[in-house]
Amino acid sequence: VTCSDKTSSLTQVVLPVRDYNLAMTLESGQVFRWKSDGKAWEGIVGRRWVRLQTDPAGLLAEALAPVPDWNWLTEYFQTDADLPSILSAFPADEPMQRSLRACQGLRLLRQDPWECLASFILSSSKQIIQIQQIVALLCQRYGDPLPVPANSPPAHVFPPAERLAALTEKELRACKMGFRAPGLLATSRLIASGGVSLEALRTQSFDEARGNLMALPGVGPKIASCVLLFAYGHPQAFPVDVWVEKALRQLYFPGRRPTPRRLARFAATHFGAQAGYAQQYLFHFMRMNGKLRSKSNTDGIHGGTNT
DNA sequence: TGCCAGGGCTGGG
DNA sequence: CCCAGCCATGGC
Repeated sequence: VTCSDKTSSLTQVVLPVRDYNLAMTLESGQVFRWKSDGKAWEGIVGRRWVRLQTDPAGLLAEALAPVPDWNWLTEYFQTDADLPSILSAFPADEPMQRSLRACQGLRLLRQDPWECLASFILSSSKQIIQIQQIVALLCQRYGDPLPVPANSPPAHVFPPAERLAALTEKELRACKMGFRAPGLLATSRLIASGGVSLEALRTQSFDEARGNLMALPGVGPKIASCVLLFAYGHPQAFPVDVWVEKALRQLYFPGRRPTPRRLARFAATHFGAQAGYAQQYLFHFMRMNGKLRSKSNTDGIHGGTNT
């Protein structure tokens, strides 16, 4: 049941920030629920509907009144992060600088741990567009409806672990998630039963939290790294998927055959204190380039920015 | 029409 | 440590 309360009005705020590219940020595969109408972006943060667009002074945000404070939004969008300082920690090599130029204004969000974890369990060996579809289906079927402004499409919370834990594997598979269903179900039940606390991970060290995440069914090194980076804010987390591996091989070891061991050691040592941030720039740069190449078939990764 | 996708798990060299 | 095969589903 969507909220039809005619008295709930929109309230606005400007979050002051520079160099914030919403499209870069929300389309870079760190989050799967935001939609754009070409001008503004609509999404759900926690249990609130919110709409944002860029403004000369920063990000113009709208939500349904009353909004006692906007801390939940500045936390999610990390508008207080010092981007120039973060970027200055990137290595000065050529591939990194090229990624920087291609992805100006790309930021890392600070997401809810459960939504992030569950989404990335669903991400394995899936294209981003398909992850978006699966997550949308899951929320539409099993997430509580939320109040939205008039003329906005219905919105739902991301279903909490307790809700998913009560489902059957068959019901999850009906959301098109295929072989990922048992992992999501088992992890939901571990968390719903209190056997694992995602809140407790907030105060744990990187290694400790990483170990606890990887103990969950369906969570290996890559997905654990994503959650550590996107939800817990560990800047050293360095997720390596097929795109980042391609980036490392093509951009840093052209014509050579680095072993997985060698690649892992390089990734762990080369990118510095903000390795995770750097990884997101590489990832998005590679994907943009892949799309470009399939569209125009003229501008490969070596074209365009040089000369 | 096949190839491949923000992988994890298992079993074999 | 390394590798292959398997697991659904569907975009391009």
